[in-house]
Amino acid sequence: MTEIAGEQKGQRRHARRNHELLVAAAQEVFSERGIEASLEEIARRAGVGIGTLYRHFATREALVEAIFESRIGEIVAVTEAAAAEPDPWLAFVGLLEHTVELQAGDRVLKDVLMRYPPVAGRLASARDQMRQTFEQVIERAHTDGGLREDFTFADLAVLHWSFTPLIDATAEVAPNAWRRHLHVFLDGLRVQAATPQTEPPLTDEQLHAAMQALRRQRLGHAR
Amino acid sequence: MTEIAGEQKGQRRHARRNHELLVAAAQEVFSERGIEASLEEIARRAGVGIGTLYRHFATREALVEAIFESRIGEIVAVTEAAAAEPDPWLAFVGLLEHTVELQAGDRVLKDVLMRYPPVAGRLASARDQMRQTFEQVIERAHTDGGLREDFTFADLAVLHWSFTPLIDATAEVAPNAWRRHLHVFLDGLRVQAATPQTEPPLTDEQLHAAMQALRRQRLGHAR
DNA sequence: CAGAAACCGGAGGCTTCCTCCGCTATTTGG
DNA sequence: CCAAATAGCGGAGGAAGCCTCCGGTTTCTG
Repeated sequence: MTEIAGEQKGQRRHARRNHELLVAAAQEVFSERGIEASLEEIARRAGVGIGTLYRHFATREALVEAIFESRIGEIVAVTEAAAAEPDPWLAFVGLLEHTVELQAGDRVLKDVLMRYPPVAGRLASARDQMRQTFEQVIERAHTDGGLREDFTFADLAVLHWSFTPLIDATAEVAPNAWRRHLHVFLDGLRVQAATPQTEPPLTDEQLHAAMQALRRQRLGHAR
Repeated sequence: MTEIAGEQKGQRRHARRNHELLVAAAQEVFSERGIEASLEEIARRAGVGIGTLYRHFATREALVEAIFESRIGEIVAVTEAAAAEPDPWLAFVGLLEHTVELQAGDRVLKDVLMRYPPVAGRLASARDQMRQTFEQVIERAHTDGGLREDFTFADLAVLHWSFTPLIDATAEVAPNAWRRHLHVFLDGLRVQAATPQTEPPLTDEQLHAAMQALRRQRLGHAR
């Protein structure tokens, strides 16, 4: 709602404003109706025509990306805060808890994160930063925190995915149910508990492909 | 495709046939296009009009239920076979492995199971039978198999849900990735690994509500 | 102030959902 | 064996959403 100093030249001020109105409306409507809400309703809510929405965001994904972009700061902040914990194991646990908390506490953020494994170019730096944080925490927990050795970054991603249905199912009834699930998983992640794995972790390529498959699947499957 | 002795009186033979054609077509189309496939295509594939489909199955859910019904035998068979293993821990592990295998190996079955927590009346006996099997296996694993004490039937349901995104994401790339996830979880399920839980398991009511929420969410959210 | 560039908005073609109702096919009673 | 009755069929059509296209408007620029 606040005015922004025109960073863009030309007559784009009004367009910028519409862009923001649309992201705000999308955030609102997605939060009420879920990520599959009607784009026409978003346009309506933003007070612009459907054509305008489509010029600003060619696809629903682009809109999701914009929301992601508008909120990436929060996510990065949470991960860095967790990483600041001095005890390696507690840092690891805290990182998981806080990131899942983020997912569990905000429907839009959950859907956005689920659907937007940021592969894009512009947001690559934020993504890389997050990945680095994650990997540092894992590394520390490996060498000095009692985390089982075979746990990798890819496992972390997979773990995050696994909470989605649980969160969806219990959001209204037992909003902390995911903590129980996480607790058991964490018990399995300690070196003392580890038994030899046969299935290897996902490679980076596999992880990437899996993310794309997820994104394809969650809505918009066959276009 | 085979003829069936008319169990129903009246002129319903043709209708019965259409019913079966529709279930078969639905199975086929769902398997190709996913559970959200167009109902019109199913009708087309079955060689009937869309009106006929809707008379036989008032909603997409009804169709899913019919598929579930047509395949419940397999599921029960798998669970009972796993339960037959004499070693309590191995029975428990086997039960999990085989049921998740079932989900991972068949797209339709996965979607149907995910979306159809059988609350219905007609299928109640099959469901109860399965639940009994599950609970027996858990019970045995508790007393004599080294399963952590705080693990309940509801946890098992939750665990099953958690695999869905993982399976969806990796089906094409690393179809056994779920085994790795399960392995870690199992490591966390042994008494030796268990640390005190704070979050209680879902009660039966909560579980029931969670199932309903899941079903509502996965497609068809706001009607 | 006029021309041009940027931007807006919604009509319209397409798809899918689901309902409604006139029509056909199968039974059954006479 | 015929005809009325009844079960069942199928698709037209309204509603809603997706996305494209293009005439009209706004804001700049010279």
